[in-house]
Amino acid sequence: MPELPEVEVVKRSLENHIVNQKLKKVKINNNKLRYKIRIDHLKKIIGYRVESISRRSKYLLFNFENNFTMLVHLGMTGKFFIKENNSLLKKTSFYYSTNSKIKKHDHVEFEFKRKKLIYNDVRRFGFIKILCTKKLLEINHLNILGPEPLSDTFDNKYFSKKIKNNKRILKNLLMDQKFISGLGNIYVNEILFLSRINPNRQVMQLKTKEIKTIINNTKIILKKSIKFGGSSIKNFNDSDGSNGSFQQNFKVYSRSGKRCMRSKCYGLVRKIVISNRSTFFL
DNA sequence: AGGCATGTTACAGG
DNA sequence: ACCTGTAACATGCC
Repeated sequence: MPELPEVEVVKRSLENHIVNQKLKKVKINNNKLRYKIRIDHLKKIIGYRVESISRRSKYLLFNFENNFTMLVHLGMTGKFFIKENNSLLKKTSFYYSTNSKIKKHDHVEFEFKRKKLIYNDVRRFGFIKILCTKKLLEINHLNILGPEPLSDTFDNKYFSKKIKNNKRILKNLLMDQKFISGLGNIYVNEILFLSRINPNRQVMQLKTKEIKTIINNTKIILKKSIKFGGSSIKNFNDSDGSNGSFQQNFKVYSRSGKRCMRSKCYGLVRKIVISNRSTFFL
């Protein structure tokens, strides 16, 4: 599920459940993720409270009171579930549910006083690492990231400076986490369609007005998606959690061959491949 | 059966 | 050093 809006939604929903809660125990059912979870590192956070949860790009950071942080990337299919100990089941977002059955790809269970946090990951591209909070930003995953698209740093000045003498095409630039962090294939497609700019455009040749349009639309789409609870594109039939619904707002992603959704436009959406990723436009 | 999938990373080659 | 395409990772869906 996870591009920036989805990760932000997960972050907000998990905050309600586990901030200020003490982690009592961790059970690893299956340690085969992108990286193996280091048990010796895990021990550093057991017995301590989660002080806050933050997000950087598509990464989740669980900051513990003793200055250790659990860094999580959801990969393609990582999800969190909350299992309540009592019978009060709260409906929340689709990224976790209160369904209590242990499922096939439940890799890790974090036990808190009243609830369990379960990490489930079908394709195992996600990972969990424990790090010193102070050294966090220096590590390889985070130190290469470009600015947050919703921050003021991502502005016309930054964009213009970066594309000087740059021979790349627009879609690849926006997909590059070093340039701007948190966008993925779905949102880049949507942003460019809304902006009416061809993904194959050479970035060097973008006009100032077009750059402004891209930046504005990036912020608009990400904010709107967060408001809608993110996008859930493979139906996630997990009964009691509600789904994100931004996928109903997709204007171009996965619509190849279908009618353009702009009013008075009768063209058909085309699909091409750019750097191994499906790209939709017309 | 084969193609495709929201992500990241390593590698080879230009 | 930078960039690109390709493949790899693992599983499930159509």
